[in-house]
Amino acid sequence: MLYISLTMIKDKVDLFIKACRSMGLRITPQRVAVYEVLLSRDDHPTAEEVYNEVKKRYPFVSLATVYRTIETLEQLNLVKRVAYWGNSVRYDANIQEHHHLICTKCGTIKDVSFDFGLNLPEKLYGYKVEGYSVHIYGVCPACQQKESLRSTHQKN
Amino acid sequence: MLYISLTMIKDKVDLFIKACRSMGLRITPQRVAVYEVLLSRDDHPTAEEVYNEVKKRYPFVSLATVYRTIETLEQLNLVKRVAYWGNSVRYDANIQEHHHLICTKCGTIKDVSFDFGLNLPEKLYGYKVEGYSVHIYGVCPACQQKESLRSTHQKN
DNA sequence: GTTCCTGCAAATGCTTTGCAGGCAG
DNA sequence: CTGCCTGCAAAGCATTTGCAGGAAC
Repeated sequence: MLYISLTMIKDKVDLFIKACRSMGLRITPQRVAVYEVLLSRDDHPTAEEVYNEVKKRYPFVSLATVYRTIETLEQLNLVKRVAYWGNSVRYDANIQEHHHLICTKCGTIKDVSFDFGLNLPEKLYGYKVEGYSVHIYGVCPACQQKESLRSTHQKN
Repeated sequence: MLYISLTMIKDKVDLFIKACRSMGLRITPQRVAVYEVLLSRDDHPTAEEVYNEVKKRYPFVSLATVYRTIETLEQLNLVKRVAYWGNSVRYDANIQEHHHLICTKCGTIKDVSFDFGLNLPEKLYGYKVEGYSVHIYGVCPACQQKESLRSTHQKN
């Protein structure tokens, strides 16, 4: 499921291309494909997941290129690393400040764009504050349903 | 710096020992030492950092034991894996609801016990809300110093 | 044509696992 | 004593890096 329209993806890709030009970076099909995959998903894929998606269009792409492209995108501030629980780093092309709704049963993460209006100081315990993200823990609709079924049937 | 008193650490270790007994787990000096190190720190050490600390008292301890002990502590719900930023998983023996100050350069995580007083609805996008944690991103004092040094010397 | 980027493969770093001996109970 | 736990070493993954050829400009 796309969380932004194809037109918006195209616009963002155009901005990426402009950013590359202005930085003297080359615009390669692999770079565009990696960014498009990241833009088209709101489920915070791992590098490997992006790789599998890109491979559908460019079967000879290498995982190393995906990692290198993501690093470039991070430096251009077009992609952010998402703090996460698990073994792999996850990435997010949604650059606007937003928050995460995490299911404590199945681990699914959903974006929340609500503004909590937190007033953070510029400095906190000596840290130079850059931004924040609220992680809300809860049970997703699917898991709630599973729970109620389970209690009805006395299973597990 | 200790964020809880020695008495509190002792109490928590006693609870851990009781939990081990009730589960049929053996109480070994290594296990106690790993838990004590985790209790005594609020900076969410990596397994390696715990290992280095434990090694001061038990020079022959192995990193594998530290990993296995942390896994045991997680299963006993005495230690939590925290959302991480860098390359290693970080652990936390503070089980109460609290927030995190994360360095985007080196991944260090500091506890913030400040109450942000967010009023979350009971339901959000169909999720049954249970709690939240604020992740504040920034640059820690050590990394700020490194950054200013680098710009002074025009390196990289 | 020049330089940067890519694919491949090897290296690195973090974490897990198999095994034989040792210690807690 | 018995069997779980430990230390060691090797294996298993995720990610990074070196290098030679190829593509972008």
